Amino acid sequence: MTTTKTDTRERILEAAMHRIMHYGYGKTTMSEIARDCGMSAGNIYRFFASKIDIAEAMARTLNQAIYQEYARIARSDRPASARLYSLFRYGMETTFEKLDKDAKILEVAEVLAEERPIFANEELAQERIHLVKILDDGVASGEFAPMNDTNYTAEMLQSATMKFRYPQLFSRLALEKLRRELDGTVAILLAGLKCGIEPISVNAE
Amino acid sequence: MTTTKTDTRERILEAAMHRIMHYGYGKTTMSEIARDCGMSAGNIYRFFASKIDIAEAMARTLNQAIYQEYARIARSDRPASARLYSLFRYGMETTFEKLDKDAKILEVAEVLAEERPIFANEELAQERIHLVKILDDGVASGEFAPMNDTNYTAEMLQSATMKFRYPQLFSRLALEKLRRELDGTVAILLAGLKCGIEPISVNAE
DNA sequence: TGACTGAAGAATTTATTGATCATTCAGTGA
DNA sequence: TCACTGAATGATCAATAAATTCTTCAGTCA
Repeated sequence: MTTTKTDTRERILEAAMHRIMHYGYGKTTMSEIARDCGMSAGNIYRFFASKIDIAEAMARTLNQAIYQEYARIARSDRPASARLYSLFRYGMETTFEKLDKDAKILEVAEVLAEERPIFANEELAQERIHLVKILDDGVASGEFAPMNDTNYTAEMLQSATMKFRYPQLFSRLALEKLRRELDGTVAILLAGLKCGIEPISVNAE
Repeated sequence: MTTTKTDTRERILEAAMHRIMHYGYGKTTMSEIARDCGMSAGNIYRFFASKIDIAEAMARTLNQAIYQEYARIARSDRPASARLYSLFRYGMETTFEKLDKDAKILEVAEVLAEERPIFANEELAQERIHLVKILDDGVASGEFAPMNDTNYTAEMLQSATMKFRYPQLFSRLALEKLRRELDGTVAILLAGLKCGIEPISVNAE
């Protein structure tokens, strides 16, 4: 036999992605996906534990391209600051476009955020790998001031750019305005990285 | 006659706030508020254009105390960086507590965010007044590097601290984690302000 | 005249029911 | 044994009607 278990899983995922992108997550039923694959709905559960797991797998697939581009940016030989900016910029632009082009993907993002809150953390962790590389490079080359823990700094950069990560989920700004704000925000962050961060030491009062 | 139109409006608002804080926005009806004031529901409309306007007035009232504290912090004679941090920290802590203590206020915040998106902008503009004062002071005293437009910079600071503004709306982090992230984020921003921000000049590629 | 009422209409919410759907699993056939 | 089916089940959703609630306004009272 030539079709393996992984093949079948792929076929199901592909059929599901087609349907979900066309009709949306809510309007796509398990038996429809099964019918497209010439199998029964019950059989899907031998490959995916639940419907939301299919959505998660779908998001993972779509993210692959983004992560590859992140890696490309992080590996480039431009200055660390330019790479950092490019990474945030690229992330914002692509997710904005994607969510803007078809509302179906926005729906998947919303369902996932609601039912799989941990998934967003994984995405952040993935992005952070590349941020850390850029920060390490920047420190090594003297472009950034030395810092204790680049992973911690990367986390803070992610906090500060939260607004631009799922643009349509957190605000209703147009892409123009978002670009302006991202530029201004990253400018401050880069300045901070260049001349060295002192920990807060304020008795809040 | 001793009761003026403003008095009546106050009475309505007070009655509404009592009910809303106890039963929530959705479970509070106009006729209940009216009954508490010894008047008919219709009469409320001579003082508030709609139910959501009452919620807005309520939020405005609750914000007064926060704005006063913002002003106090901005006016204090501590270093600008300490004031900046205190302002963000205070804002996060109080809204977190408020939303955490009773879910009724969270409901009001959600309804308002949905039906009066402009209101959030007003809140930001109000906060920005104090941020601008702190930035101006900091530049004047040499603590911060000179900058073109303190109002623009204040906007960018607000973008970067978005995550901490309505903690429960944007994330599900515990106060502990939020504090840690706020501290780290503000540390970078302050470093950037101190040594001067260069505008982004990167062909994104 | 100006503050207010209360009935009426429009809009929204809630309750209820029927249908659909996700998920499970005993059983089939190769 | 293994891939799969299809009926059963409980959960969720859609549709409809009933009830409640928001909002308006002609008219009352002081």
